[in-house]
Amino acid sequence: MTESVRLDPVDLEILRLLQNDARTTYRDLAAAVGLAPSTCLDRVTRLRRSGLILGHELRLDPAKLGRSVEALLLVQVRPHRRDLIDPFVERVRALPESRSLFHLTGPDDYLVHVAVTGTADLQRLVLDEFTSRKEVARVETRLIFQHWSCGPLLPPQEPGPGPAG
Amino acid sequence: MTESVRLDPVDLEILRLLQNDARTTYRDLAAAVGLAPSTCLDRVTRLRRSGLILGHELRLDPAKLGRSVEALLLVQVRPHRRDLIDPFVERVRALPESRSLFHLTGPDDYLVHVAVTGTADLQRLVLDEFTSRKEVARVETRLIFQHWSCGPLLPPQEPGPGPAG
DNA sequence: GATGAAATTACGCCTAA
DNA sequence: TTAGGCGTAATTTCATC
Repeated sequence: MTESVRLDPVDLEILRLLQNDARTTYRDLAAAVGLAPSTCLDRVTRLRRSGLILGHELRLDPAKLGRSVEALLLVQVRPHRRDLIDPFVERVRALPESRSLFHLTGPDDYLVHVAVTGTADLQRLVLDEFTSRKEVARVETRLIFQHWSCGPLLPPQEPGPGPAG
Repeated sequence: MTESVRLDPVDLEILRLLQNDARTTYRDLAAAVGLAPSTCLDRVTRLRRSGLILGHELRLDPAKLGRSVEALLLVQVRPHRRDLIDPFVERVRALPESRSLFHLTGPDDYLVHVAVTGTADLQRLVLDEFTSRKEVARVETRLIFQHWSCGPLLPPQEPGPGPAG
């Protein structure tokens, strides 16, 4: 399940292109990597079957949906036991404001990325959905000024395994 | 640019379906919402032109790429001036370990989501790419136990605008 | 690679408000 | 008059051989 997938330079280039635009056609992939479209399809199908490609997702602009304020909530859930945290996780995931949820080490147990209509809506969310719960010991709210995605995710740079076999 | 887009119930259902699987065909969308495939194409094209749909992205499993440890880094950049933070942002975005970057309010200026091969790699990243920089005043590292995506992003529930015009 | 099947896309017409 | 929906046909993409 956590096994690494073997990838050659062509696979890496395909992954790079698809991370840049997941709708790149096999025809365009083929032109870029110098193979036939059908071969590119085979490659992508293999990457999909291997579990490396988990799926395709739509990237939306929350502001265009009327959710122009985004924030991160750092949440302590105490006591930190399964019978409390499992329902907490499911409740948070089901909130229409939630975008993403992390379970973390450190003083804060969870980090929740939320998108709301404004600061009043954020206050309501924090008070009514978090601090009002008795298992929520503390919430720290941080507004998001800006959010960037980063370059494509690729395997770590091999430092060169050396010539000996 | 930050204007909200007008959406009817059919648009919302299409957005919901596409967020569930961005590769849903127009034929399947059409069957689900009770319209013709060409009409669904028109709808999606409109959503795309409006800027609400920003793009399609590939969701990968970092562990399958050999990056089986993920962490969040809370970073203070001081002094917090454009001539220091702009290059910082670009450098962080270009790191092969970076997945996502936030500029925040609060005691920590930035939050960086990274994927590394292991804890040794994480230590190297923190020491060589962050704390070694003189503009980086502090880094706090939190391991990610688990990461969930949440339900589809939709407009806020209208509380009902009332019957009066 | 090639080929049939399927999906995508653009366009013109039609209906209803 | 205009916005939205439909159907069709040309093109492109998919999946199997």
